[in-house]
Amino acid sequence: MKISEVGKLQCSVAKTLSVIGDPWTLLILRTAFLKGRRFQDFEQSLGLSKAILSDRLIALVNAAIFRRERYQDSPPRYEYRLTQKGLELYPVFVGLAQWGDKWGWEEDESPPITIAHAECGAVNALTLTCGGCGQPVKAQDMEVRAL
Amino acid sequence: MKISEVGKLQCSVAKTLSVIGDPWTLLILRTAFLKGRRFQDFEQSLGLSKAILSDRLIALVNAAIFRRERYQDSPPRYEYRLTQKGLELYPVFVGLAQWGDKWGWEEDESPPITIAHAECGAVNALTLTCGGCGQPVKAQDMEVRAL
DNA sequence: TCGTGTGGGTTTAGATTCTGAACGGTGGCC
DNA sequence: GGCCACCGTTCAGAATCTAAACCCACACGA
Repeated sequence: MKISEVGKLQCSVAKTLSVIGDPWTLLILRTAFLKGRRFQDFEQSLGLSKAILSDRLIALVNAAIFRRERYQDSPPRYEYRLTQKGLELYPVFVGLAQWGDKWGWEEDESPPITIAHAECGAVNALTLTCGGCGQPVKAQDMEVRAL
Repeated sequence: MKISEVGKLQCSVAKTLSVIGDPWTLLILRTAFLKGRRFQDFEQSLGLSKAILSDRLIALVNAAIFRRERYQDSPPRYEYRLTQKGLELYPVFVGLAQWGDKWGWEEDESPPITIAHAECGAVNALTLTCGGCGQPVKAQDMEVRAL
């Protein structure tokens, strides 16, 4: 099977990855969650080639994860903004960021991102919890009931 | 910049993706969280080529996300099990699965995975919450304080 | 009016990676 | 001895990625 065909698998994770599984796509979304909106924002923060960036932005717009919005008329210029569908990828972004915070850095480095809850001010305090009982959850606490 | 060099970016998300950002790697982890452990489990559930699978498993063992463990002596056979470091990718897996549940399926299909909390039995009820105030959190509620 | 800069791309060719199919190797079982 | 299971490796052709060059519309300044 080719990587471009994983969407055919009967699996929600595979469905998601068939849309945003490409590494550059994931990094573009990272920049979007960090408030990047314009072609140049993505290009500069990631250092990827324009051809790839262009290609991925089009794909993300087609997937309705980004909305292409005009921000100036002459010359016409557009920016790429997350739609509701795109914003709902936030937990994935948080998951990637937190794991990187913990495991991605050498001894002498320190992670640069801080994410604060606007409402209460808590910093880097996001956890995955069970909506049933309110307890924080780890992989070992969960049972999977289908493949 | 090449995709293989994204680990150099000063960003936790990029650090994570430099280790597990490849789409097949992410799918291999999916199978691992769904209790897949052996070469064949991964090969059959994903349909990827043996060459890629072999390559990615080695990389994941080198990254200490999998541990290669002997489960039979003759002939010697090994299985790949998530380490603590690997298990802590669970929130990423949940994020991908939940987004796919919501956005990945056509009208006439229905998502197959159910994840239950062993302790209280709640099904597919995982949410990202703020450890400070205990409220569920969306992208719009959060402020980023560095790039 | 000309030269320069900005933002957002497209094109191209060479390097890299993926893919599927074939092959290998150890050992069990009949 | 012959066949199968499991876990890989090797290879050549196909598909992608990458960097650099180019393009275009418009603004601005001299």
